[in-house]
Amino acid sequence: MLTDREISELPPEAPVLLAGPTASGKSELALRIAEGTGRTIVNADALQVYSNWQVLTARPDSATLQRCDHALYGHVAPDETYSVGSWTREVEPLLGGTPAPVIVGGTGLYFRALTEGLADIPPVRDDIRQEAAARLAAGEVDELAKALDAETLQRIDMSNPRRIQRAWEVQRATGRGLADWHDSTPPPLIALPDTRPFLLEADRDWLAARIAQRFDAMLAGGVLDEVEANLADWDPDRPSSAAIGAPELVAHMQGKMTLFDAREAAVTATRQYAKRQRTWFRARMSGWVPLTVPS
RNA sequence: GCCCGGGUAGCUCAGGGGUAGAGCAGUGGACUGAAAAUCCUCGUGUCGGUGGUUCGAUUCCGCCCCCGGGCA
Repeated sequence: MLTDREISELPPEAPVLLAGPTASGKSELALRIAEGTGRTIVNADALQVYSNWQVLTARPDSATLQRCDHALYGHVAPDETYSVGSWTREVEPLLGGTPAPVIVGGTGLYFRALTEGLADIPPVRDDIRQEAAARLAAGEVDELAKALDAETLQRIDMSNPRRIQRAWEVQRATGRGLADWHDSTPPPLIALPDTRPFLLEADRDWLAARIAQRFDAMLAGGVLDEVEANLADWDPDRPSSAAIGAPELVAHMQGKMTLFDAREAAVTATRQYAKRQRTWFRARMSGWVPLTVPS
């Protein structure tokens, strides 16, 4: 773990990157760094951007927001579609200036886009996505695949419908293959060597226990009220509804699941998410400075 | 105490004279615009214990233990 001295010695002009699995203590560390150095905390978590979830996504509460500057938290409406592209465009103006921000989150894809670049593909219109989804639901996978170029076909995982859909959407919307777009990816907003990248590495069992404790704390902290407030216009298909625990607690509120089972399912889903995060970090963030927790 | 049902993978359970298999959990992995998403891979465990029948028992029989339910 970082000492106060190490924190004060971080070069002010270098953004601090802080990644790690869910519930590993990223936010607390980010707060320590920001409070000691006057940096702004910038969110790199795909779900903490949504305005309708604060307790459920463990987004900083109003008391915490008073302690230092925060950006990209809870600023997106629940029915809006957010993406790596949106995030990348929003962080760019926050990178300049001294002291540089501390960017914290668990979404590996966002960090990758930041430090390795993101293809400059224009947003796909909603009706195209809906057409793709409809055709996929109708079982027309092969039809969609036929519209793709050979190089793209070779690169995407053909057993993953989401990937096929994305490739098809890009082809359809831009008339250009996904592989081709990827090949002309512009340079990243910032290169890893120009940052101070830290990766929290949590003991598996320790983290599992923390995940369960955190969910219980959420229950005690009013998640059910938060879920209830979302019940009236609940739509499982929108991105904000993918927050772990949301479908489970909604099912409970609708009388389709006991609270015990909902808790169990949410905690399990969180553990599985943490595992996916570890896989990503292991494979792609070997150049980051590891911080072992608990220390 | 008697009568039924059951004790098989971490959990729920299927199977059946030639040492066993699914779902879930878990593991490893992939992933450039839904990423808290999406997708792929991996299944040996004294088949409750102990005697017996048998070439061979987890599977059949006896006894014992444990868990349900019923009758006293």
